[in-house]
Formats: sequence, structure tokens, C-alpha cells
Amino acid sequence: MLKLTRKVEYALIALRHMQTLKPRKLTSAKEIAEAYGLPQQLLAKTLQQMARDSIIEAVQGPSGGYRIMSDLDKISLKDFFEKLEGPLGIMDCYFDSDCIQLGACNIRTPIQRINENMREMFSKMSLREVTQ
Amino acid sequence: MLKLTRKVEYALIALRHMQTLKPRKLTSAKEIAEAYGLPQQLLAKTLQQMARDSIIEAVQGPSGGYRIMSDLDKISLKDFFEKLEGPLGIMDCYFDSDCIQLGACNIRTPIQRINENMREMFSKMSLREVTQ
DNA sequence: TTTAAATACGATAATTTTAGTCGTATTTAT
DNA sequence: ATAAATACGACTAAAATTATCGTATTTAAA
Ligand code: FES
Ligand code: FES
Repeated sequence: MLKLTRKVEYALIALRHMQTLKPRKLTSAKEIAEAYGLPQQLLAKTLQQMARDSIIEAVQGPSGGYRIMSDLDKISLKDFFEKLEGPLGIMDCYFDSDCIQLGACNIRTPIQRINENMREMFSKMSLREVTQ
Repeated sequence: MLKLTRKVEYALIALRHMQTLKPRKLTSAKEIAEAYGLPQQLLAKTLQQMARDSIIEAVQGPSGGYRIMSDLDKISLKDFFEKLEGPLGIMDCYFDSDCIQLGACNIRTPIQRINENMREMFSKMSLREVTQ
């Protein structure tokens, strides 16, 4: 309950690792996976996704790899989480989508209040705060 | 990711329902389950757990049921969540328990920082705020 | 120009967690 | 006595998460 996924965890580990390297130095999925004992393929996918989201940059070919691309100060944890895992909320109560009830859910409003608080909290934290 | 469990959801629905009743009026698991279309047995377990935790009171025998027992203003959402689901945190980083790494996890400190923020946030919200 | 090391990514398998059910015991008002 | 409720451990089912596989593409370097 209220747990992060591995994907996000691996992403954070990778970013934090990249920040220890000198700027524009590349590192590969293999390097990171071996250094921290992570499943390489899964980590690779996560890196690829971050590359699609322009958080990091990918360079192909041998001696290729990844490097940090954007300013981590400018990315909130909320945006980061949402890029990797979709909309952030304790529960999916947009429309009546996920809710068990058909129409009148008695906890909808309070749930949304909690959601707002969460989003606000993670909006206030930057990715750099976490990775530095 | 960062989702509530059904157990907690059912608990909130039940509490909110009880608050609409007049004080000390009993309501049964069956009543609530039918009113909101929830699985009765699972709801019952949740109610039983809340009873063990003294959030609500159980009365046995026919015409028995449950009623709110404690002052919901005095229970934080953090305590509520933790009673139902155990320690609250985006990730289990007490000791090295859950972490993939043996010793040196590079995101441990930042994760704990996030955990603290979450706990603080849910400490500031009372159960009544949600159920009223 | 061949090779090898890397990214890219869809499909699928394995695992874990969550959700729900079953069976049975106990309590107690009627 | 009966029936309606709570109580609870064991089990099953379903869903979500995590991990792997297979294959294609890119490109530096031999
Ligand atoms: S509408 Fe979100 S829990 Fe019911
Ligand atoms: S110690 Fe918590 S993620 Fe590593």
C-alpha cells in the first residue's frame, strides 16, 4: 500500500548514479545493473522510457549509453512519477472509472482531497532533491 | 503505484456510512455490503480488524453489528493506515530488510526523506476530515 | 566491411501481492 | 432451540508487478 514500483526505484538508483559521474559522461544499462545488482533488461527498459521522456539522453552503438539530459531541479517528483507510472493518486477516481460503485460513491470527495494533497506534496519536491 | 488497498477503501466507506447514522446506532456488515455493493466477507474482516483496533465497536448476536467507538478527530490518517496495513512508507527501508542491495543502497537516504514527508502529510489529516 | 556492444521494444513468463471465498466456531436476542 | 450476527484461519482466484526472451537496429572499432 502506497508503495513505489521497482521501475521507479531503478530509475532513481540510475539517476543518482549518473549524477556521481562527470557531466556528459555516458554509462550503460549493463554498468549500472552490475554495480547495483539490478536486472539489466528491466533497468534498460526503464532507462529507455526516461530517454523517451527526455529526462536522460540515449546514445546508441558500442560505447553508447545514457547520460542526464535535463535539469533535475526543474522536474518535480510528481512529474517524474507520472511520466513513469501515469497519473498520481491514491485511487483512480476520475469520472467513475475505477470506482466499485456505479453512481454515488460516498468517499469520492474525500479521496480526491487526499489525492490533491499527495500531488501537491510531490509537486513541491524536485527530482534533484532525491538524487543528489 | 501509491495506491490504497481495497481494505482501506472499504473501511473508509463503512466509517463514512456509520457517520451518517445517529450516534450509537448499530449497522451490520451485511447492511453496508448491500448498500454499497461490497463483498460482505471481506468487508466483515475489515470491520473486525477495526474493532480489534478500537476504532469501532462490535456487538455480537442477532441485531448486533458495529458502531463508531472512538473520536475520529483524534485519529490521524497515518495511524489509521498503519493500523490497517502496517508501517507507512513509499518503500520498506527500515534496516536493510526489503532493499535489493546488501549494504550500500544509493537511494536510501532520499527514500527515507520521502517517507518522512508522506508520514508527516498523513499525520496532519484526521480520519474525520475524510469521513465527514 | 565485418564484428561486437550497445540501445529499442513487443511479447510472454514467472512471481508476488491483493482480493475474495469457504468453513466453522462463537455469541446472543428472540 | 433457532437464527442472525460477529470472529477468524485456511484456502482459492485474480490481478498486478516483476522479470525474461527474442529480435531488430544502431554504430564504433577492428
Ligand atoms: S469514486 Fe473513487 S473510491 Fe469511489
Ligand atoms: S535501502 Fe531502501 S531502496 Fe535501498
